Amino acid sequence: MPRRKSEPGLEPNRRAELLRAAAKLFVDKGFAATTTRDIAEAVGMRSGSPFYHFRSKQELLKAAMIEGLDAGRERLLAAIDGVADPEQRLRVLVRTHLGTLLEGDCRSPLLVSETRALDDKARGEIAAAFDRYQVPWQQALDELAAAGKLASAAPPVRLLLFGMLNWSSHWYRPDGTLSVDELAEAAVALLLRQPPQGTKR
Amino acid sequence: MPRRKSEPGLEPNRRAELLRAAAKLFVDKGFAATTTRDIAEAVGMRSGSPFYHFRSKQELLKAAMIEGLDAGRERLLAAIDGVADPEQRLRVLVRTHLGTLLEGDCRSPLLVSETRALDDKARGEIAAAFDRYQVPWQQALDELAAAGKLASAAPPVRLLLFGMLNWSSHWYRPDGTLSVDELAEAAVALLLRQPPQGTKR
DNA sequence: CCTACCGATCGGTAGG
DNA sequence: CCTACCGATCGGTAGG
Repeated sequence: MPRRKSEPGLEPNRRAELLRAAAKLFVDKGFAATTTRDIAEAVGMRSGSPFYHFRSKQELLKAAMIEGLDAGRERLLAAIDGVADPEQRLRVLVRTHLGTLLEGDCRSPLLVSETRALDDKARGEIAAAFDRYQVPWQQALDELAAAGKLASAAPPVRLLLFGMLNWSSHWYRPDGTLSVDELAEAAVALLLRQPPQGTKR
Repeated sequence: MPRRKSEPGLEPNRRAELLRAAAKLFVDKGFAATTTRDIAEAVGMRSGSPFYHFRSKQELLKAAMIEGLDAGRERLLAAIDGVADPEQRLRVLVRTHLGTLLEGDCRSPLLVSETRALDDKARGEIAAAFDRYQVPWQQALDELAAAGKLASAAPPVRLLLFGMLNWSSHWYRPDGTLSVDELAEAAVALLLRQPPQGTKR
């Protein structure tokens, strides 16, 4: 529980701190159940101060989602850089995505359901960020289909895949017997027609 | 917008009406963003009256979840009654589940994420209802694995399957080009090793 | 970014 | 199940 004072707006990462704290609280408690006071307290501010950085609680959610998604996208792109084999690339995408979801601080993809609190304009901007996030996925799926390793690469396949992965946040327990690596492998094995070499080694 | 008066507690389905309205609102707006006044208004009561039927807003959520899950389970059991072939049975389970999720009034499985608002005891009771719901699924998966139509029937497979299905509520649009039947078929095709005859007919 | 504050809303209750 | 209501909380703002 940090509790420091600082000069007006001269610390450029207080905004980022607010976003990180907000994202975490929104994921854990939900948007409506999180108060702006919770967020302020998490970064050692007074109740009114978040509104110096963001116009409204909704703005905070919107920014947390978009910047979180774009950060996740950077992580994806860095991870698949130079990975030519589409099967291996998919594996890396899945593992990286699960890392963001289950191990990260800032599990933004999980906030989709909270966008119902936003207006159409904000929802549109978030949808655009999601589209950006999905590009490398669709590309890998298309290549896999072209190589005959996937029966179809139609959009529902990508969405069903995201469903498998994202829903795991509801049941996955880090202290259980299933590692994130194994979970990633299980998801990939379900997707690909012929079970990859690493299924059960 | 119903608006009737009635005698104290003598209409036995007012409780059920409250539950149905609550479930719908909780799914659409989330637990925290739904007020007990919203729920009261949806069934034509005054703001204080839901508390004649339920001790608290949390009780309402708990009851809506458990009774909704058990109703969904009845629907599942009725649908697979007499279906001996496990592949066909899985198909029926998937289609029925998607019906509950995407076409029903009372899409209780979607409320999992809202259980964070409840205490451990209530969460335990809901987890038990979920376990009951999953029994016929695990049974079908086991039979499919035994018949060699599924690489594995370990628990993650069932959970990944539920993920595919449940997450669809975030993106599926009834007015789009994809019918619920097609979505069900796509999910089953992803799961089973050899694409079933009906993939693209 | 803090202090001090407002107006609105909300879950819940007493008493009938 | 309604009326009338309370105490607490919350998003947001003025003014510095």
